[in-house]
Amino acid sequence: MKLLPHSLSNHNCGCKIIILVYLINYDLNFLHMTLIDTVLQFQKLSPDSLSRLEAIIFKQDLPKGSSLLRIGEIDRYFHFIVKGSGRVYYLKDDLDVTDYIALDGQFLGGVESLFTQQPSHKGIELTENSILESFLFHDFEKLCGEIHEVESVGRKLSTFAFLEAQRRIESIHFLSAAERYEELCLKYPGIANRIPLKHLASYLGTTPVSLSRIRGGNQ
Amino acid sequence: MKLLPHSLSNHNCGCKIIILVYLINYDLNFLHMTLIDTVLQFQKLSPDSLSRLEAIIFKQDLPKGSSLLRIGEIDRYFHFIVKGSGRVYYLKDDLDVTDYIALDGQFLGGVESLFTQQPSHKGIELTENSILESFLFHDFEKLCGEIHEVESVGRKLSTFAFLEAQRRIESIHFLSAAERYEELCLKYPGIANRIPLKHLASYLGTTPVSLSRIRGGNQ
DNA sequence: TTCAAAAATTTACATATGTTAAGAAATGAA
DNA sequence: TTCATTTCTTAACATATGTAAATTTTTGAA
Repeated sequence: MKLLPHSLSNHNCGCKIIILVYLINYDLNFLHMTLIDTVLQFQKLSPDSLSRLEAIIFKQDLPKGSSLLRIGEIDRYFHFIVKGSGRVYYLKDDLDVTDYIALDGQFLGGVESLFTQQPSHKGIELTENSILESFLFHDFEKLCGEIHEVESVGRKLSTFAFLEAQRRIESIHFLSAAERYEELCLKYPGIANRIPLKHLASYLGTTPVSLSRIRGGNQ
Repeated sequence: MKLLPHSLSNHNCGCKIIILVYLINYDLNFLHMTLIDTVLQFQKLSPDSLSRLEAIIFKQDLPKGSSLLRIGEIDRYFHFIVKGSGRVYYLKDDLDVTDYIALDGQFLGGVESLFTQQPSHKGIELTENSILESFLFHDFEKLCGEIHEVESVGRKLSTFAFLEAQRRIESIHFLSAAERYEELCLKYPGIANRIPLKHLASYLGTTPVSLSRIRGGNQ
């Protein structure tokens, strides 16, 4: 089985490579999607709806390790990652389990808690320094009630999220850990260099030891 | 590990038991939820919205084994099971894999195909004689566009479906096959007597042999 | 009721994945 | 840079689950 490279560690011309990576990052700063960009991919919105939506969004620039939600709290904010990454985790028998990983261009929230307004048994933390666009979910729901086309976008986003969850069920269900890792690397190029292996392993439903074996090409 | 009974096969007073089961079924005919009942649990609707919604729903009484969607077709109908059961399946290396099982009171549809209007790589069949309430998804989307509170119900249903999918991910992800079987039996009492083991096994992400071991209490 | 076909169970065996532990590599703070 | 801490890898071993095949049970049509 052929797997994608997951490390730049075996370079022997470090200087050139570092410069190259810097230039790539620099360009990407201007290519990043915003929350509004993403919403507009689902549906066109009137200028009024757009400005009402923009009014509830605020930008955050937070360092790696920041907590967006602590276990036991009720989640009130929904986040969009403009740049960076985060993960949803919980404790199973005192073991840190990664439930979800979100990268640039994806939404991040404690959806069970957010939608039900019950205390969350999950926590959220940033896994890189990140730029977020966040909003109070309550503000969004209020807008949904006031503006039909916002409600419509909301329905489409929920439907899309549901389909994504369905695909993940299929993936967990019927692919081997190795195939899931390969799929993940294809879907999110570079993820293996950004998210610690232990979190990836947990997300993929396997152990660090197994994922390390998979990376090594054994098996 | 204690598991729920899954068979009435070891009775030795068949006649009385058969009569009892008959009476239970008789009563349940009046207790079954309808699609409208279910929708109203999510949100109150005006009489006008209700009648517009009722107008697109039609009832079907179909025998076990009926196909609701064939692999390769584009799904156009969404179904609600008033009484009975069905499953979504697909072929992986010529092997029949059960992707989803729906019982009384649940929705059933080829959601990927329905939402994207692409040919379905999954099929749907009834696993029992069933009473369905069905509608053209296009009719529902049209109503969503015309009536804000229907769109609102649509968003809530999608959100609920997403949360259910999330829960299933957790279940597949972090429970053993035995724990998943126990959970399934608790959530849907009687399911083990209604759906063939091979479909349950596939749904739970395991094999008939393993599930049989689990039922037997070995392991 | 009878009987053939399908489904479920059991057994034996193979294998992937988990567990534990030790060592190597990478990371981040001083 | 140095050094302690964390993370990753590797190895040895245990175990759950899959595969294949034979047997029993159930199902459903005649």
